[in-house]
Amino acid sequence: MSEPNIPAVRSRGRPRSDVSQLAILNATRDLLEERGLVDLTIEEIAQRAGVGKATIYRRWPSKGTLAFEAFAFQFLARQPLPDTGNLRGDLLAALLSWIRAVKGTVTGRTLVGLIAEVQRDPELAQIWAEKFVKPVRAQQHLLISRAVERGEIAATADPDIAIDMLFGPAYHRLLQSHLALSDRFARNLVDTIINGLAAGEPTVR
Amino acid sequence: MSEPNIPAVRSRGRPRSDVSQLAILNATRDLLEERGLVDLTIEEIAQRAGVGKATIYRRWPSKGTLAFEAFAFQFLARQPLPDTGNLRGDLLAALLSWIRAVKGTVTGRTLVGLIAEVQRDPELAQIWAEKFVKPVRAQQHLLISRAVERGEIAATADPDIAIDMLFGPAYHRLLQSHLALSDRFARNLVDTIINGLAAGEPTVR
Amino acid sequence: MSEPNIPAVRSRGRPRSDVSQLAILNATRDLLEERGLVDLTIEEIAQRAGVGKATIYRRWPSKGTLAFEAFAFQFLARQPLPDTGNLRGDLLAALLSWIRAVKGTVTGRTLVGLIAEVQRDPELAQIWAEKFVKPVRAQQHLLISRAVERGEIAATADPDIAIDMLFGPAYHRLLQSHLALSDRFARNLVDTIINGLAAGEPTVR
Amino acid sequence: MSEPNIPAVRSRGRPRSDVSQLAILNATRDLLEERGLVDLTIEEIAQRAGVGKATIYRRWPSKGTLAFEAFAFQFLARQPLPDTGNLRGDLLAALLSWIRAVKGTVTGRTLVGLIAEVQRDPELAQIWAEKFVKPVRAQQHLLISRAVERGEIAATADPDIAIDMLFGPAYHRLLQSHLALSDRFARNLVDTIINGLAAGEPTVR
DNA sequence: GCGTAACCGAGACGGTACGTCCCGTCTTGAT
DNA sequence: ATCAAGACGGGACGTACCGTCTCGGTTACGC
Repeated sequence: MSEPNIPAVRSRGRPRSDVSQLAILNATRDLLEERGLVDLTIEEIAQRAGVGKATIYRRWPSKGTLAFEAFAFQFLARQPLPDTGNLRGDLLAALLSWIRAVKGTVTGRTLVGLIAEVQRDPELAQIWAEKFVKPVRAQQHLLISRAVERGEIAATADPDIAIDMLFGPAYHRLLQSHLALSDRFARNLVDTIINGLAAGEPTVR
Repeated sequence: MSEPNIPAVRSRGRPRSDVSQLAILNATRDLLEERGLVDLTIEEIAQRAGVGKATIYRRWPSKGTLAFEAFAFQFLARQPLPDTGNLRGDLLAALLSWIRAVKGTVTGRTLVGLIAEVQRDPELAQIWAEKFVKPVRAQQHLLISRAVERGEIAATADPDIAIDMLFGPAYHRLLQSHLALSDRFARNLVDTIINGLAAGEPTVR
Repeated sequence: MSEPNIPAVRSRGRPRSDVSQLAILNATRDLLEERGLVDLTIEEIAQRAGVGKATIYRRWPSKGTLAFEAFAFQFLARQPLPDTGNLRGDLLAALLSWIRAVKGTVTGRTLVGLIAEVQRDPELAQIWAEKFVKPVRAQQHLLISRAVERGEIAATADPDIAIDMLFGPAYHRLLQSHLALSDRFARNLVDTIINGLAAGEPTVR
Repeated sequence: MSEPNIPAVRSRGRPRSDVSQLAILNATRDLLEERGLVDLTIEEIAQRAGVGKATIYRRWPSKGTLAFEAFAFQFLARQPLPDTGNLRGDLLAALLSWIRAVKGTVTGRTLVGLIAEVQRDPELAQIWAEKFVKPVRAQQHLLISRAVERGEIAATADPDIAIDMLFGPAYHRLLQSHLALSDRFARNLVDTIINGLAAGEPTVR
């Protein structure tokens, strides 16, 4: 978000301070935990970080984009690409990792808050798409393509549908809170995704 | 939300004005269209409706609950309970109705905004659960139970999983905007829900 | 400045609070003494008065106009209209009162600050002209017209010149600080105003 | 103020750029005209002059001192020492020169602004006393002492009072704007200074 | 038909955070 | 050592809304 991969042309003037950058991100991380995204204020972050407000605004256009950067690393780090050798195991492992990361955690509340914030902050929406959705999705595609290679899924199946069927219901429960994100839910969901709802041939069940 | 079904004891004092009630809801509806839920302010609604702010606060505890009331009727009215005689048809009809109601519409943008708002407004969260999730979900349960009666779904199947598999991916795409809510998506999703991902033949289940 | 002489039409809505009004003026008076006009901030006045900033801005367009109101009363109260029976006595008494009020006092420093502020604040400039210059000047005119009636000054003399010759040099020394506002200066000035610079005898003109 | 008359020891390192010096003064002069002293900011001067802010602070301690330097030359150049051969002519010429320089001019507005600024900027106050009040006053003293030599004024008269009686009223009108700085005012003032207010018996003057 | 209680529009209230502006200083690489 | 550039910590600005309170006035019931 803020670090270009290539040092670029080394712009003129005093360079931005890494110390401030870090202090801001740490203060944000702490306050996110203490107050949640909703009650986060730029003013308090600045004060906590010992930094002028302008220094924050110089780097992040909104509190959403700042919170995202403080959130993204620790979330993404907890989403390993599982490799259990079969589709069911992979999907279940991925889903359970996600549930572990978000259920009843600060990370989870922040994730929900950020999804809410994405709806109102176009700058954040762009970063969200680029730095969150895209990499996460790329990883999820691997799960599906490996299953296709193993012949567990027909090559004609739409991988996007498959991914959305796994995480869509999970996000749905996280956001609507209508039902629990239990392990039972995870197993049940994965099985139904693979086998479908349709009552099997031995209809006599 | 605000009017009790039973007139109750008919309290003393000047009764609340229906004219104001309507003016507020109309102003809210208009401003929702002009600005979106995010930039909606009670102050502007009051001004537009020619009403004191207190008159609004007397009836709704927050802008979310007010916006919900302005939103709920027109959304729910567009979600008929389909009855096509088979599971696939019912699911597809329900999903397509939902997509028609939300894709590229003010209603859709308001729905997204309300889901965001639910995360930060406890009063709204309660109303949301009671007046939106519960009735909608009850209707969706009918779809599944009818399919069970018809023998299209095993009686042991979890209807909540089934419903979440249908609408979870749809809400996911609405909120994350990563992929389009196309008719093709709807058909593909319904088929996969019913038949599962698993490759072709009645694999060794 | 803020109180209309006639209660007018009694405008609608909650009336402005006299308690707040007074608290603001008192806080301003205190801070004027502690910090001086230059380092006066609306923010601190609001905090000291236990009042929102908007409540101040609703009443006074700038810190200058507010400071003026806090200053004017106590200054004007100290500028009595002297009546010693002769021009010399009257002018001297008026000048000495002025010097007593401003020399080495908070009032004096505030007066200087306000004259400075008048140069940069058009709203204040208007109030200054109306509520300060005009009444003070009207009083000073009386001094001169009484002397004319007594035959001490020719009826053709310009009273404005006379007043400016008395207070102009005084303000000049207050603002430029080049020389002291001593009693000796006052006596000397008054004498020279009355008798002129021209050397003694009806010189050979 | 900034250039020492003697080059001194020719200090080490890169010498200060004359080009920058001039660019800063020119930018200041222009912005003084465009915005007035009040709304002058160091930031904008630096940008306009194509110069770093530090380069300005290295030379002038405040915007007042900088503005003074941009102002002083063109003001002082317009204040010649008149020599008409008599007191009345000299005083009138000096006063009219002053009025010409300040009435309705950028120089006048800057003069007023600087007097205001002097009240809040101690560094400027010192420079103001040394580089403005002192030389101007020395020149004005000449006017009076020549009149004393000519016998037009008693040797015992206080020359400072005389000077203040001439310019005090003028500055007063410039700062308070209560009456015009007309030629009529100038003549009337000078006459009254010389002859006094008192209705003389030898009315035959 | 009078009192009283709850409502009404208007708008001021104390408060909080906003995002901007400018201050005067500091830190770069380049003269 | 100074230059242009521009980031730094700081602090006040004036604004926007929040949700509450206080006016004078309006209904409509219960006495």
